[in-house]
Amino acid sequence: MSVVTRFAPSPTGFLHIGGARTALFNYLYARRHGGRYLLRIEDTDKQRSTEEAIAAIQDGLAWLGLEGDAPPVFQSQNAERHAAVAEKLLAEGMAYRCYLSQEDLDAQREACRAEGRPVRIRSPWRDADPADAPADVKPVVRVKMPQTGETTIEDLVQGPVTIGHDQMDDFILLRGDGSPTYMLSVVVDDADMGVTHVVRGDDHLTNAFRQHHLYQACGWSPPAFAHIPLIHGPDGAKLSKRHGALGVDAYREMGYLPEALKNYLLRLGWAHGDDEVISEAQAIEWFDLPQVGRSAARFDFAKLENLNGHYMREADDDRLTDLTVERLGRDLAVDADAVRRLRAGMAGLKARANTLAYLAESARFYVERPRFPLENPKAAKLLQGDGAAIAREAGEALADIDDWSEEALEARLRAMAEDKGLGFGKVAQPLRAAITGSNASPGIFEVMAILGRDEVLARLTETPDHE
RNA sequence: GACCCCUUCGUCUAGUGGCCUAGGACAUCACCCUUUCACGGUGAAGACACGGGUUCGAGUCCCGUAGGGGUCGCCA
Repeated sequence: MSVVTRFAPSPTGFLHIGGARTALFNYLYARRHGGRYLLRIEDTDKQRSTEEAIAAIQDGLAWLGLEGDAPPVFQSQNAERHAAVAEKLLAEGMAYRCYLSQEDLDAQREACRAEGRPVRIRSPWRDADPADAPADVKPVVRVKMPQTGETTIEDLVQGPVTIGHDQMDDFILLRGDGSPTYMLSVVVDDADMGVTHVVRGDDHLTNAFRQHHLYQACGWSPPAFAHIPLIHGPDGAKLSKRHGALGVDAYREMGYLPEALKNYLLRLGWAHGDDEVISEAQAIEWFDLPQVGRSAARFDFAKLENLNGHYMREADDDRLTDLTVERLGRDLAVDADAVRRLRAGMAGLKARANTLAYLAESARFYVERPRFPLENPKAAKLLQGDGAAIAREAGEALADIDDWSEEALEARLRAMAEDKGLGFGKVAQPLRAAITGSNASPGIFEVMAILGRDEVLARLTETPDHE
């Protein structure tokens, strides 16, 4: 039997980081086994589902390269099919109409809590004569769950998990208005889509028991389940808006590369020996569910950033240049010459950047001149005292140089430092501040060579004193 | 509260009874490299939650305790 997995988000917000990891694991598992990875939008809650959320989720998945192998299934479009299954269960006596009122339900739940019993609804309509049904109440349809014994699920990640049937109640299949609930819809859709492995967050673990029974009631064989631990914030609590519970679009905006985010997410809760940097091809070859850890992992931006730096250094210069131009272009005019400088300096730039955001800012001086007085305090300090004067002096010393190459520039500047009895750093640093507006940049000769004689001389000779 | 799950350095983890004097990575600190910042290199500090068993031998198996998480909707 060929493996079929699916990622089934409900479109009530952005694609969050936990969802992205769930999608990744589903994708990897399917690829690993030569199966199919599908996407289903669980939009049965019409109140909370939005078009924007659907678009955000699809954008996020596209960015990560985790789009499904087929066009997404929209769950709401299968409502009739879901209801038909419920009707069939009703006809077969596997389900029943329940006329309990909201007040009855509340009272039962309250009584359960008060007595320290598990909160379970026991409907008298399970065994009552339908003829006694009140005419003015729209009934819900509940499935008949077994009331004695227990069920064990062999979860691929969690291992065997057993729950007594006294812990489960007859959950709702069809609402009072006849619409199917999530519990019914997932089972029917998964069965119809031929899903063989349900890989999802472990907040669904208890649902698995309900769904497992529903499969059996329908006469279908249940899929294998794999409930992966949730991602927690730095404080160990469930990821919320306060932590990194951001949409993947936010990570994209912060300047992370999709391959870095995927590698990071993969290593969160899963490992292959001591390997840290894992290509997608290796991930597909190595990934397996039983090796996924059972405990929640905390999200660590520092490690993500380090990994991102690694991928940045490996990334193609043209790609990085495009990404940089896109960011800088938001508030700067980047002409063709500037793009050429950016491309020429990219190797030196990317070696020092851990995020695209930092890369773009550190590349700014290739597009526009620094604005004086410098805002960067460390850079400003380099131009205090005789710093600015040294920069201007260097401008003069370089004016008549014939060969504007890194080698010639270096020779001339080193000679100048020696003449003045200064360490080279004393000359190079003010120059760096004057030319780039920063105290940190790629090699200063490389920068000067790329910027060109006229531009460098202009920046140097126009450097104002700093207090 | 009930039920289920989890627990190795600050963080992510390796570890499937002897190869563990518990390994790697990020972060931290020191040194080296060096025109800056990064990269890189070397080194330091840093963990088996606790208590009982089982066993010749336990981070690895069992039980308990503590702590953490998840679920208990006509949401998904």
